[in-house]
Amino acid sequence: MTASRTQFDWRDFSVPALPPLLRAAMDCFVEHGYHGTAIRTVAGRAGLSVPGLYHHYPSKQALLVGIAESAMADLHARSTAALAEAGDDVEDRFALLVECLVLVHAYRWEHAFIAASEIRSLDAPARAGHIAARDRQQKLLDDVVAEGARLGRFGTAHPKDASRAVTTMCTGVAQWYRTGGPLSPEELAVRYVQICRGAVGAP
Amino acid sequence: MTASRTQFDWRDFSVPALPPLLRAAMDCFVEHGYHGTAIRTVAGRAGLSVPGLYHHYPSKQALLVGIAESAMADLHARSTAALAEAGDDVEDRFALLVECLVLVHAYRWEHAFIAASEIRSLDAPARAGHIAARDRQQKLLDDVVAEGARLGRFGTAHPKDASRAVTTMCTGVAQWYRTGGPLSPEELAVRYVQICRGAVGAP
Amino acid sequence: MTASRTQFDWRDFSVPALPPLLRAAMDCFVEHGYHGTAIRTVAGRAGLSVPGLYHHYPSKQALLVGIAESAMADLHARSTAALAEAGDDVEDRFALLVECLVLVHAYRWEHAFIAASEIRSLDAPARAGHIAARDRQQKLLDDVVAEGARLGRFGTAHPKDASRAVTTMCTGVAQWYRTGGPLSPEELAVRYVQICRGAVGAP
Amino acid sequence: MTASRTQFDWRDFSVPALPPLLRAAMDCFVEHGYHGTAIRTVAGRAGLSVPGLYHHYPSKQALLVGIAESAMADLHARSTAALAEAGDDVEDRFALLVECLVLVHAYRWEHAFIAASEIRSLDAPARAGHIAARDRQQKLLDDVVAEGARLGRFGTAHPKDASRAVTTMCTGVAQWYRTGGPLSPEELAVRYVQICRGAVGAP
DNA sequence: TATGAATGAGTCTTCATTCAT
DNA sequence: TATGAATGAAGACTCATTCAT
Repeated sequence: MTASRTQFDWRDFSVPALPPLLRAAMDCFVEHGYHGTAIRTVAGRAGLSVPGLYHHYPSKQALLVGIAESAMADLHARSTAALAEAGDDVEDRFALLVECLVLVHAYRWEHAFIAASEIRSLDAPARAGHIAARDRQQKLLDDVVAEGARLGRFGTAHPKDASRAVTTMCTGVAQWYRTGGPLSPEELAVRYVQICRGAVGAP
Repeated sequence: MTASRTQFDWRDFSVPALPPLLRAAMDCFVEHGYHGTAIRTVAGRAGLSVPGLYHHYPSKQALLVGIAESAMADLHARSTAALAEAGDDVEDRFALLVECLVLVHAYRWEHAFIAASEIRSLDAPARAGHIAARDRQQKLLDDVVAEGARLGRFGTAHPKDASRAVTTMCTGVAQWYRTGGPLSPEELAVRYVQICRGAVGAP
Repeated sequence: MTASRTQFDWRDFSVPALPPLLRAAMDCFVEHGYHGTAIRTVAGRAGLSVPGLYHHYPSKQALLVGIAESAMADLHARSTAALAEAGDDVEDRFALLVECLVLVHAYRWEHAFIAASEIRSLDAPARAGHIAARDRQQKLLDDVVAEGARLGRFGTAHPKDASRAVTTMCTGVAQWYRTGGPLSPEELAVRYVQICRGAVGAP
Repeated sequence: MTASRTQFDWRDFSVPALPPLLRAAMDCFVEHGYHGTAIRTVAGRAGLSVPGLYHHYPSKQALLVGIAESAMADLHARSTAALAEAGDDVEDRFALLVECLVLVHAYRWEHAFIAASEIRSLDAPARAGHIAARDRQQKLLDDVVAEGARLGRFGTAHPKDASRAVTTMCTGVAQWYRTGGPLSPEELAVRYVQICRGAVGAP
């Protein structure tokens, strides 16, 4: 299993994140929102007829659920892989987790945008699952910051707040970063590690 | 006129931010999104019939524009008032501006939520105006951080990135903070000033 | 009474045909049709508020009825005046009636346009009255042409058809004639008398 | 190709002029006018649901345009076929063209009624096309009458006016002629040829 | 699988009309 | 009289979804 774990590179975004149909749906949702998107538009963008689309997904809601779950699963898988690579040192764990968050939100900003703005459009059970996944994700960073504070490596007096601030800072990347700007996602990640270390009071 | 200027307290959120009809519309938009909200629902929540609503606002879009413009105007007015109170010291200016951002996004989180998630639902001219207002707002913080870096008061090597990180951190408050939690907006602001100072490398 | 009769000049179109409010309504109806016109538009064009309009006329339908009745009454009054002036000679009667029809439909083309295209928008009783008035009007010409045929002055073998053809020819003027063209209504009337004489087989 | 040309009989009105949906729309427009007709009514009369109708025509306007264009195209095709049959003699050309006009406006009076009363309801581009078609149609008769006058076969001093009078006379048939009356369209056409010959001063 | 055709429910918006002031 | 505000009913049109072929 070490093998299979090693083969998953959390810094690699060359693989397509979504099957074409979900990709088409995501693009539409990003552009016009879930309720502002007609299923006909999604079908057209994916090169399918409307009943052809329904052959693959049973409802419009299912498309949104598919996107949201995939986004959270990918983020979580990369985050745990980053932590695994980091080993035990708390500063390393913090740095690689921030790096991972920035990379994901720069490379996959559409996923994050949907996850942030269309949770309300998920029906009740899917929304519950999504929130659980989000909390689980938040806990990864909370634990690192809390340990850093406990060990005296991070100077922050309020590790929980600092952790949340770091999270919103990194997820916020999805709101403004677009590929083609002056900085690559990797360069941006380097700078954000620095900034986030400051936010938690790392030396 | 100095008098009237003095009377505007940027820390005071006791005045209602919106007329009742826009308030009703904003609540609906927050809950279901712009496209997910029926004008009938807005009218009902405002205690009006549908044509009664149209007597006051000519379209659903006008409601959204009204909310977005009011949100940006209020934020900008408070921000400039905070800077005016801060005087010339760059650390004071930074601190008060962050305090202002946090207070606004904690007290008026719905406005910020709409402004962040429904820009795409604004029609072209309104969207252009909104983006201009957002850039103008961002520049207030950019200038402060840039000056702090130039003076050597902030240690950050990348003031522009740090400034943007601080902004997203503060606007991100609107995504998770809700009144009734353990911290008051004012207490949260104190902690965020600390965190943000760290992010820009203030001592 | 001869006096009052003499004072009414059926060739005089300098007097306004309608009070301002009906005039405004007629302009709207001509432009967009009865159902295509909003009462608010009529009120605005007449310089009144909506309830102000309702103070003068109890309904939109009443405006249409007012226009239609006025149009038919004016046409009939002018037609009988023309016949009275013509005296007993059947060719004179024919000529002056055609002249009258052309003048009315050239000067008051809007009235005729409404009368022709919006009868269907009249409610049942008003429509019945309108049709009666139209038949009464048609009979004026029918009688003249029939007499001319009986006397052998008009060569037509089918006086009823010829009469109807002459009527539609003259009322058709309202569909294409507009003031400001190369011919004055009076000049046009001269030519139409010639043409219509040919149609009924006058020498 | 001569064959296919011969096979088009401009005197034959047994073929349905419009597909069922346009037919239903035309009936409604004739009865209540364009703005007075609800799309629901059209759909109901055609035996369709409202979205079913929209599956075939993209808008209410498209129905009107379809009717108007079909009417003008049919009239023009029949008119040119009539002229082709008439050959070179100007009196024959006049007679057959008048016959054609009367037949069309007696058999297809609804089309003509719509074309005359709802031009204003066409949107700008469709209206322009309609007016161009109408002018082209008018020119067919203008040319015949002008040539007759030039050759001295028609005595009229004002061929243009006479031509227009003849046109309105024939199109006017659509306003009053209804099948089931005492005269068949063909009988009426015979009489109108006579009347119209008189109008242009033919012997 | 894929699609043209269909639909019940719902969208935003406008209408003629009324009434308190 | 005049008006700002209000409304029930209806307008054109679109939606997510289904089904026969």
